Amino acid sequence: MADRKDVSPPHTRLIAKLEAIGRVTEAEKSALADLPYRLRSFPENADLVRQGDKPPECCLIVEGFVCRYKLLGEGQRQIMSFHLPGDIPDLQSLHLRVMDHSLSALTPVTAAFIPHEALHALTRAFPGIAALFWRDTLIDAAIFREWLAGVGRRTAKARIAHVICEVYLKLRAVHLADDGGFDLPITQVELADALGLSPVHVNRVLQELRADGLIVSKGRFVIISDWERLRAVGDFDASYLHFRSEAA
Amino acid sequence: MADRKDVSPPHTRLIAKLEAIGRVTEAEKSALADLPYRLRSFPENADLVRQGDKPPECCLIVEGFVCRYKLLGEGQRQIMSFHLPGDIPDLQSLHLRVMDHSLSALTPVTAAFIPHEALHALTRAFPGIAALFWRDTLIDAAIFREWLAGVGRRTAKARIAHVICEVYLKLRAVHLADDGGFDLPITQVELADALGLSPVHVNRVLQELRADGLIVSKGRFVIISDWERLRAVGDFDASYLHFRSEAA
DNA sequence: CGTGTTATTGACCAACATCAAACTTAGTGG
DNA sequence: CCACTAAGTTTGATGTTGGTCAATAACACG
Repeated sequence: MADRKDVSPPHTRLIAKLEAIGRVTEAEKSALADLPYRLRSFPENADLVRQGDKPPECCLIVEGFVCRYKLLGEGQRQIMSFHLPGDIPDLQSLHLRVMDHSLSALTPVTAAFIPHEALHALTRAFPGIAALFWRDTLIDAAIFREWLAGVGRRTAKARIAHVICEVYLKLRAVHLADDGGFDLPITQVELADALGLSPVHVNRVLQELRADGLIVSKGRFVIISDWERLRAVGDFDASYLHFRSEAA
Repeated sequence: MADRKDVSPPHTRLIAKLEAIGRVTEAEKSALADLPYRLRSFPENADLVRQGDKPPECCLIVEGFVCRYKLLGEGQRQIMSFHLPGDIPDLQSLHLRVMDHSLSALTPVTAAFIPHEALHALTRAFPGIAALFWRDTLIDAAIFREWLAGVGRRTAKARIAHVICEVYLKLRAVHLADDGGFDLPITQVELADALGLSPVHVNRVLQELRADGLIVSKGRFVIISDWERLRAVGDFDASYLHFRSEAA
């Protein structure tokens, strides 16, 4: 788990993430490394950015888990995505001034805040990076679509299996998981808010998945014991993640 | 309705749409007008682009209604958005080579297919247009998020009211609707597939909305008789559409 | 006038929600 | 090292929204 302190600079995971979705030249890498930033820490449950804000900067997650959510009229919450180190979940604020949702820390989080001007200058100087950033936001959109399909049409069991597959692959892409299992710091309540279910039902379905021998989980630590079957149950096909290897 | 043939050139509604979400200079307008294209017609229900395709061009809808959908494992369909004249629903294919969903004609459709090279050249020459295009895909993503929230957490009644509000505003933005009502060429089956409901239930809820005096509908023609209450029932707040007037 | 699509109805059912309580677990401070 | 606490998980009983199935009615179109 994370007992070893992560001392790598903010941009290393960003580069790993960008390399998972496209090609990055050496010149681009050093430009990314030169980006100015301001580090900030957030305790669990704090908002990094809030619906209605007009942020002058984007946040690059350096450590910890973040979720994107919306509060609805009846006081309910819908979580719309999970983000991990290397992600810039509010990259969209470069072109959409007002946030239409909030970002919240699922664990203690360290984030590097990068001024919009710096990012605009970077994209102007490196069209390749602009294209990659655009591509990244397009992949986010593809993930929203997949979640929409899940919440709209898949059973509770499929939805849960599906999201486990997805997070696992995203973690692998930034070298935060391997076949030995991984740390999934998402409570059942949060899973419920992400999947449009009640926490009670999430709990029951999780037990089914364990009973079926698809996953083993102990606290926040999860092992996928039967990838193929989990994938089948979740109706999971990774192509919507548009990883370089699969998308080509 | 559409008994009057629409003779305006393909780019006029595109410009109207872009102006709804941002500013467009005269130079940019004429560059948009100069874009090469190839017109194609599709009958109701035909796919314009299909999941798995690697299209070399983007399609600008000139006339008719289009939906974006995915087929899931169990043979179910999830519709993920509706598109109307002026939209380029597969703009994302500029940076995501493989389509992860399909586009289908809800009515007979005319679309202008514009080669990727031409669009890339345009965005290179006019960074303002590149930004607008990016912004447009970001707004699409915002709409996916809103739908996700709806399907995840809102009641059937709220979802239906919500989508009627949304389509109405989008139609108004391209001057295809006014307070006198509008043509909504979406069957109840399609609504059901968009909202994650069964057609039977959509029918019943629609009747409730009519009984409550929120809408009047006769065939495909819809009149919103009480915007304020419809909006309240649908928990609708237009800010996620990021129209220029509201987003500022 | 048929004929196919879409809308509507009714009877019945299942997946998942809600409520409320108990149980675990991981921290925290004495 | 052991209470003590708060967060998260698990369980059981019961309720409801919305699904399924199947038949009928309205249209729209040639």
